[in-house]
Amino acid sequence: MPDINTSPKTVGRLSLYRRVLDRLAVQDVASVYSHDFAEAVGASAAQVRRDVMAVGYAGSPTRGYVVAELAESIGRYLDAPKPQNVAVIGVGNIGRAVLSYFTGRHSNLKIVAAFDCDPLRTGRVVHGVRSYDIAELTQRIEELRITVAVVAVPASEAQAVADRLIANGVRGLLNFAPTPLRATEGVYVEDVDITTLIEKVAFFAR
Amino acid sequence: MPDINTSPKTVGRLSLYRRVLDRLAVQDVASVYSHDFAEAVGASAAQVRRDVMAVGYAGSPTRGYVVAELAESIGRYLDAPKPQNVAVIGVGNIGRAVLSYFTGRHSNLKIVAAFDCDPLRTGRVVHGVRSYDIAELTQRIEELRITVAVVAVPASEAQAVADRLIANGVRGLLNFAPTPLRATEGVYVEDVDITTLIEKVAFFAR
DNA sequence: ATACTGCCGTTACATAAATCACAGCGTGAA
DNA sequence: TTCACGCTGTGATTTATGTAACGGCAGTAT
Repeated sequence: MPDINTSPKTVGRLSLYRRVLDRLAVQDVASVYSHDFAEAVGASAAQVRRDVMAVGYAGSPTRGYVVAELAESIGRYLDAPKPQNVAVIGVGNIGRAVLSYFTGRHSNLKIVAAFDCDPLRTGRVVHGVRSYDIAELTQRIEELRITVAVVAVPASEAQAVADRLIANGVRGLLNFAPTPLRATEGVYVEDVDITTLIEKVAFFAR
Repeated sequence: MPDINTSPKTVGRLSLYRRVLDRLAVQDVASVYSHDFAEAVGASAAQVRRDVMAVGYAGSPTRGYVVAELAESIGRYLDAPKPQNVAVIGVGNIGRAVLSYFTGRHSNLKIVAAFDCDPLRTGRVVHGVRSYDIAELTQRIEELRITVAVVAVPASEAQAVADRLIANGVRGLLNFAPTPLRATEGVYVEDVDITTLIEKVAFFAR
């Protein structure tokens, strides 16, 4: 029961909550109050309670949230029933960073392929992920059942790549190219423009 | 006259607008209507007009916005009077990606130093930027007048690094570590958590 | 000269997101 | 057993953010 009514912001926070909960579990913390947990995740207590409400978990007034249970509830809520396969398009600096960041660390999301147009970067295994020539895109997407892609190619090629991905059934895009991507209805796109982010920070830094 | 009342979202869009305008200028486009420009930046026409209002530029009913003039107005609005110096902390995959992404491309923001604790990554020049040992942080920040920093270190060290940066006068942080940063009042922090972003995309991709 | 045609600037409205505030309840102490 | 405490869940409120609507005006054609 994935409520698609849930706002992207809430989903993002829940993802963070889960990781913080995992860290607490390692530290043998059995339960936390919304107040303390809010501190740990950098949000307000009310915000935490509201987000937790979305996943349908209920804490107790005396113990707060049971760490293991809440983590498990968030997982049931966020994760698809079957693991989702992810591709990284573009094995430049950012692509490699994503690969190294993510590989083997996640139970329900697996980066199963990387693609590039440069022969020097294909046919190899980068951070544990096989890298294919972009020409094989259509074939591999189907074969590997890829539904999510990380776009890390130059701006000039980003939209063309995105169009191909979408045409082949990819439903979610995380875009690092410095240009916003157009997508058809039903495809979720998250643009992460590093230049814009630095400029924003610089603006408010003065 | 930098209106700090401006919302971060507007500032982010203005940064994007400027880059798209520069692209249009290269293509010898003299002027654009809000409608067409909105299409190019992936926003609504009303949104564009509203954002442009914030920078104090006025278009004409007949020509729309004059590309060169609007770009210049946005620059005057976004850019500090003197160029701002930026440091990258952590020369791993993400740090290097930021360095290669940004170097030499921006007129008003200059990455003037990189830092790492690994001797193999320091004392060298990476993508045109000199890399120092983290021990030199305090000294170099003052010497190079650094006011903005990109944090690209492991989560376990991110907060400690941020505290040092802030203590030395850095006022804006772009954080790629998978943990939210706490900062004192007056310091602007933008968290970019790649894991969270991929999970969010994956969630809405199903 | 004058009426007409878009498009911009701006105000008013709608939606989304975060915060506040309080009722309800389980527990521990008296 | 009863009371008081403190935390959660949730409706109400406030605040941010985006969208719609409309007056006004520069230019053009008649």
